[in-house]
Amino acid sequence: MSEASRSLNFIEHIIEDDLSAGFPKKQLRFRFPPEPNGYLHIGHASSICLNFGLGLRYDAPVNLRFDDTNPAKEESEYVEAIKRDVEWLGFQWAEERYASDYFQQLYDWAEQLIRDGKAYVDSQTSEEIAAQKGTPTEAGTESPFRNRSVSENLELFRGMKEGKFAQGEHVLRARIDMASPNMLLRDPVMYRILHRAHHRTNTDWCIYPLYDWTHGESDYIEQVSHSLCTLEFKPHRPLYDWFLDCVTEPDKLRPKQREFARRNLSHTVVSKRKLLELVTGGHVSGWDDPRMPTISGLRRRGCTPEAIRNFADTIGIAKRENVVDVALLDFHMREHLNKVAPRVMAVLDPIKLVITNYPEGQEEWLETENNPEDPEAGTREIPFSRELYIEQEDFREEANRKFFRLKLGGEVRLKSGYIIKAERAVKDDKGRVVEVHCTYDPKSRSGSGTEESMRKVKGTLHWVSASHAIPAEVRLYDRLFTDPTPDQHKDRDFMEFINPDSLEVVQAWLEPGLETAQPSDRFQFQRLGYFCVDPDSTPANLVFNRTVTLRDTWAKIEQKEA
RNA sequence: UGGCCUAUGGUGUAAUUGGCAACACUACUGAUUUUGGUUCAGUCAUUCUAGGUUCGAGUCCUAGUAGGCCAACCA
Repeated sequence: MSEASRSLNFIEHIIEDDLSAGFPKKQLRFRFPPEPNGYLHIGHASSICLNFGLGLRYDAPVNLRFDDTNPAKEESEYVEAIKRDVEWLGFQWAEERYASDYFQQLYDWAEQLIRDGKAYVDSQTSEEIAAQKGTPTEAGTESPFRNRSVSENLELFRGMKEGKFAQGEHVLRARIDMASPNMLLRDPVMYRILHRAHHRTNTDWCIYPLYDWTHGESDYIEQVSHSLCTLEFKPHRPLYDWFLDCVTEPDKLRPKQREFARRNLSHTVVSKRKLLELVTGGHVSGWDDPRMPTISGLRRRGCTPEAIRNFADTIGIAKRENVVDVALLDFHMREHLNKVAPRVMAVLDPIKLVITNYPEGQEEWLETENNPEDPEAGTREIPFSRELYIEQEDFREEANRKFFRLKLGGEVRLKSGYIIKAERAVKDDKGRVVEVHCTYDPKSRSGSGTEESMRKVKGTLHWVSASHAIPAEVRLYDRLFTDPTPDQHKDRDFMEFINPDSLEVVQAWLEPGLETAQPSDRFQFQRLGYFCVDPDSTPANLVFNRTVTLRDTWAKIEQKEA
């Protein structure tokens, strides 16, 4: 149990403190509260891992609760997408709940607040109400309707509910303090009239509660012990508590809200508006484009749930501003994929290699390991023949000592095959190398046990047999933005930093066994990176997405020399 | 002329509550390697600043500085 030795984050400290102060462990309960108005992204993943992780740690239930109080924005399509994403991440919620389940209870409580003189119907326009709100440094002014009688308020509020008024004609407001330094306490709106069908309650209601009035009360109804949200809700906490004071009974658990800093990822954006702009502007193919930081995008790219959970775990949770380097996410993808992804050979940018002393028409099947990290993964056979493809960049006519690959007169090992020596570069009219002719040492076959097969040569190349290889479309993805914090520049729009080379599509040659690869299958293309079969893929037209490259020490050496 | 929050290597998070600043990533060295992958070993900090309390301060006190959040009938 390495888990036990892990240091606690500040939320866990709070819970431990509550526990040692006598809070019964059995009453611990958490919730993940998305609004079903968009797709989940990597930032949500952190919150999901936090809440569900706490559930696992304390053996406590975690509800999935949709905060669906705004019928203008929410759709059941998003509910389904969110559920799929949470499940894919590997978490199970105790109960699926909706804030809309509580509309009647919320309404009844609202009438109670009116009777207690804690809420009133305001009949001003939203502009008037906004104008009276004041500013952070100036107190607001009270509404002329603030002192309506209980019976008048009740009658009006019931009228609102019964649909007697047009949208915007009245709102229900909490009666708190128009001079509070906390602007959220300046008589916040609790209900607005919205003549709109709701994805669950349809037209049952034409008044809808707002977030502040709904959230804490929903936590209370569900008896959530610790309601965790992001830092921008910190100023809402006094209101959360004020509303709770209005309804809580002494024998029931009173939820507490605590806030943590949302996680920011470098080289991307996560705001819904900006993500939407990328989609509608055609910069990506959709919400699940593999370059998107959405859960669905990461999934399509080939990222594993384990990688995301480990990532969330290592970045932890705290209260300060942060930008987590996307390199850490890459690390976790590689770390997990290294253990589970079968190795295969694929050539993305081919050049033909002809072994002049290998008999024409001959072929043989070479045994190769599926995953050196996993002995259980076994072996498979791959075809070898006179004409092969290797990567263009693995051959140079001449190169210095640091180039461990194929150069004229130099030797190299073909992975799981033979040692070859480059003899001649065949060029076209323009002087471009179109073929490399080489000779092989027939006694050097990998695993044959001969002295020649044991010889150490510095370089090992991946390859495919030209006549056996199958074609595939391979989509090479890079980060979407060239700047680490594209949306944190004061005078520059984040779109200025979009990476024009974030997608390159190539036609590659794969070892024939990949013919049967199915969407979402993941592989390591040896020496290149991890790749995942795209949902667009068909047996007749294979499509792979590059999830992440392998670490590339050679690229760094080259870069330094340039 | 406001309120609230936050400051620890390049990045993210720790620090047994006042006792040798730790872990991971990145970067850089080197070893191993039939993937320039993996693995292994190593290197990288005046804890925002200035004072103060103390035998001892990342932690406590005072004063600054910097950054973030708050004026939807959004969540």
